[in-house]
Amino acid sequence: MARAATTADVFNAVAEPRRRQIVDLLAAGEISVNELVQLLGLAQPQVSKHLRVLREVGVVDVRDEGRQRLYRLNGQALKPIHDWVKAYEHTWNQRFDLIDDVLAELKAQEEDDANFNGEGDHTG
Amino acid sequence: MARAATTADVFNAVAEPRRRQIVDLLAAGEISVNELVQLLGLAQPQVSKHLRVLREVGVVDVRDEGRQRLYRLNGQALKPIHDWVKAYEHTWNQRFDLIDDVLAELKAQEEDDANFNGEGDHTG
DNA sequence: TTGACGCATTCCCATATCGGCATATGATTG
DNA sequence: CAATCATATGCCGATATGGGAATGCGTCAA
Repeated sequence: MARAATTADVFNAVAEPRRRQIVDLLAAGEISVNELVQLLGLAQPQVSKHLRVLREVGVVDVRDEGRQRLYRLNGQALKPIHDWVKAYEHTWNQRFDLIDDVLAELKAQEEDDANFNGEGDHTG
Repeated sequence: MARAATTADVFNAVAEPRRRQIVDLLAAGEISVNELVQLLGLAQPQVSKHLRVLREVGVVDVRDEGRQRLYRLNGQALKPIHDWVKAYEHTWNQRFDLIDDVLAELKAQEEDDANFNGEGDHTG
């Protein structure tokens, strides 16, 4: 068996840098193929091919406008990627450590409250 | 030119479902190759190959323990993926719509201020 | 030392890629 | 209708893939 098709899922579709670039460009709004060709500096057929891949996985939608085709981003299709990496965000994001601290402090306060309703510890 | 190597970057490395599965399994802690073979139900050589790819892009680290090799996750290597998709989180997360509203409101206020400050030209 | 174990590497093969190029399709204009 | 513009598709070649099977190699046990 060979490598999975680029259209197999969003992960494969977006593994290609050019396609991520297209997504980034479409973030600004609807763009025609020709405009993308200009912006990317690629040949028109390659752009159309990349767009086809993105279409097949639902990352972009098309709309016919005369003889142009306006592509637009459908960010929702990227959600599976975000859902997956989000689980590993804590490994580089210090904020999660702070959340841990806050939670620990809250828990300690609860225990204090349970024992004695007195002065609150506010040290860091 | 063919498709970019799986070791070209994290995006390509993680496009393979098996490798994401390995990452998910390693989230629990260090695991030996044999354990991964059991958990994945794959042949040992394929697992070693997948691990090699993940190693080359820095997603996993290895440690020798006798005749075993213990793999561990290095979540930081996944950050580029998160950084990229994060920009599109607002398309499915309602919370960001609220932020959008606030930003739009702020922008409207700024424009009001600009007009008030004496921008003579009035387009529209 | 011999053998068994744990893992990595190598070879083979069917497959799908991406880019270049030519061409087909569809809409607009003359 | 013919010509042109905007886009999509088809074919080509070079390349790397992922799984299967065999093998290499270091480590531990007898």
